[in-house]
Amino acid sequence: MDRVALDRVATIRDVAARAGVSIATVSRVLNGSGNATPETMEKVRAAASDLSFRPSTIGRNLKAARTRTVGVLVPSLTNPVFAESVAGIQDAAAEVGYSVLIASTDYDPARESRAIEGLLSNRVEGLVLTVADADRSGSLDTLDEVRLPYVLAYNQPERAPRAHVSVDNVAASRAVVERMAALGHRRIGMIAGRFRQSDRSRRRHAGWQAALADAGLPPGPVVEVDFNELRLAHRLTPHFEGPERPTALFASNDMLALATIRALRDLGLRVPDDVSVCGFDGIEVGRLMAPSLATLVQPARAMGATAFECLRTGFSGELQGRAVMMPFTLRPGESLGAAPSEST
Amino acid sequence: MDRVALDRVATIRDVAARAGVSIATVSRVLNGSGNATPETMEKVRAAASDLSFRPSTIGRNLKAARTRTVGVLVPSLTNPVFAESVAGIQDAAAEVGYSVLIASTDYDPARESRAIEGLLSNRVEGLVLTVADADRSGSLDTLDEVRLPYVLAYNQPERAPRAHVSVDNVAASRAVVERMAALGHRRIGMIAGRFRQSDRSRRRHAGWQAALADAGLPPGPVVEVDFNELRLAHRLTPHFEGPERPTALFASNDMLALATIRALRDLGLRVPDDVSVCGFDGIEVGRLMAPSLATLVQPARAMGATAFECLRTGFSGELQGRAVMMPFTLRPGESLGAAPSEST
DNA sequence: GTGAAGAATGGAAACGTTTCCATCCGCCCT
DNA sequence: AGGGCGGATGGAAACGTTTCCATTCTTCAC
Repeated sequence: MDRVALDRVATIRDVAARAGVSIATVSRVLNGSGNATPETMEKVRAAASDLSFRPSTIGRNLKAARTRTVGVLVPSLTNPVFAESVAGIQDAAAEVGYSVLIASTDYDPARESRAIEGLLSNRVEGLVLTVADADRSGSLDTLDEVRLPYVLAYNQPERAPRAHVSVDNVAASRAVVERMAALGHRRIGMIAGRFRQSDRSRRRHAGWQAALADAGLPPGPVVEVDFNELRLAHRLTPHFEGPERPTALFASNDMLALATIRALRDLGLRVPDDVSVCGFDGIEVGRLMAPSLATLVQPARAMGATAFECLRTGFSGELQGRAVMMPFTLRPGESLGAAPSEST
Repeated sequence: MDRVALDRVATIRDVAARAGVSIATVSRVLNGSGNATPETMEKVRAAASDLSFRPSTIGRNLKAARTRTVGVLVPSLTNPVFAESVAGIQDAAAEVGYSVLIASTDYDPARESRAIEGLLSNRVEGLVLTVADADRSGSLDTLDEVRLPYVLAYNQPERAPRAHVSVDNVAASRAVVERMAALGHRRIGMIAGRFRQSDRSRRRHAGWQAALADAGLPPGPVVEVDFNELRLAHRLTPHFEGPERPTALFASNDMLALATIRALRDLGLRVPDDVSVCGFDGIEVGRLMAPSLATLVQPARAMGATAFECLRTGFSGELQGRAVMMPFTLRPGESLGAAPSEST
């Protein structure tokens, strides 16, 4: 019977006492560094197991002056595209024994900087993050100041030479518009997140514009909406009154695409018979709904994993300005069909 | 010009040196504990700001022997219902200055226990977690052993008296079936996660069964599927061949419901004209798709927040066996309509 | 003028690890 | 048989905080 029923977590000192050795020996045995007699190893392991000893990450990190932890900052975990990339980061991190500290901002700058402060205090060794606008972000400036390595995910800065992993948003958007044009659409509109607040939205808009110009088509209506605005009917109505209404809409992300389809149906328009819709992101639920969502697929999970990998390998080298372009694919879907015949 | 361009993170000692005071004073000033001359405070604050000093959480936690951190364990971040509850936990935690450490298991027991070990090593003060089966879970046994407080979310243990926050799954399922019966459905099937692996699935199945019995209806077909199985057509085919095919299907969660609708369409059946479908969870995308998804809504975000609150307030008291039942609502949707007339 | 009280501040210990260095011991080689 | 070598182990310092305790100094009452 154990006389000592100490009701606190066992420390290395407790293990050492029980095994009758020094803490140095315990540390060595448990970490497999240094040599030890088989009997010693046995004693130590038995003691550790008896006390269900779990080395404190805190003590370890303090001594080691490194945490083997990276921070992740995303606008929202409830947007599947971010959840997916976080999962990719976690996978890649776990593989090499790294932990992940996750923070979300809900698109709120105040929460963003608080989150960054928190991650910094936790001494993360680097960050993978997605910000609203990579060209003007106080958080990124902070990171530059303290020289903490970071890799942007999804963001594609236009001016600042910041390391990022993304798709070529302009080329990707062009692919969407070209596909629409090939299907006979001539009046192609865009539903986009606020340009002021999103470099992605700007890039995707640029691609849309360029593709239309190349195809000799006039730019259709552009509707800018806020992140959390999911009731879009009243925003679309004005553009669907005349005979010149668009036959296809390109949404700058999938959540927006879903909201758009919903709104079109509320307006009594059929998708894709009256209006086609294509999204951007490639979230999984898009495949499950009816009509299934046509979308430009970014490899979210792989992007997360790649971003982490860049961060890790770049820890020693120079991360500045490096960019990785991920491949994208256009996933066909029932929401994107041929232009209505009466309009050709 | 600063002569000292030390390229490492500033410590309290650096601040003390620069301000010309002791580290004790720095600590007191920055934490607002104890008294200090206005000039001293000014000097300290200036030095801290000059060096962009951020107190190390690691050092702080080690000394304080508490981390103000809770762990969260979910099967998957990419399932919106979990993402949503995690968001709720984060919100509630942030409000009282707690941090959140997130781990996901991907339904893999090995990953689960590794994740728990990790959280334990990080000295979380408690856990909010969702496991496959709360009645037989090695991870939970571990937590009981080390006496670390935890609250289950979504799980509703049948035997073990474990603290949990959930809806009354049986009553909720009954509500779904009763609604279906009221709409004239007589042959009501169920698509469920593996009973072996999920207490939720079992409870929901029990509610389905009980409601059918009460309504004097024969149990329709039950299809058990794996978590990540999203192609269901071949699983449904056998049950839709005879004239006795079900007119309504109750899916034990929303992802399953989406997959079911998809599969039905692949089989050439219309939803809801030929077959109605109702899910369970209340994920947001359900509202956006067409047909919109009828579903039993759990207040995911509030559940997360509540679970955290229980954990926090229970830290001192006794958590054992406490349960909080959250209110549920039945969200109507286009996927659930009246039974086809020819079948009445 | 003396003493006490209290404010301001500093010294030092402690938290749980890892790791450098020193010590001790047994063994092999000559 | 003696010297040296190397393996096993322990002591102690260090990481960055907070906080207890002690010290100094100011101020005020007698």
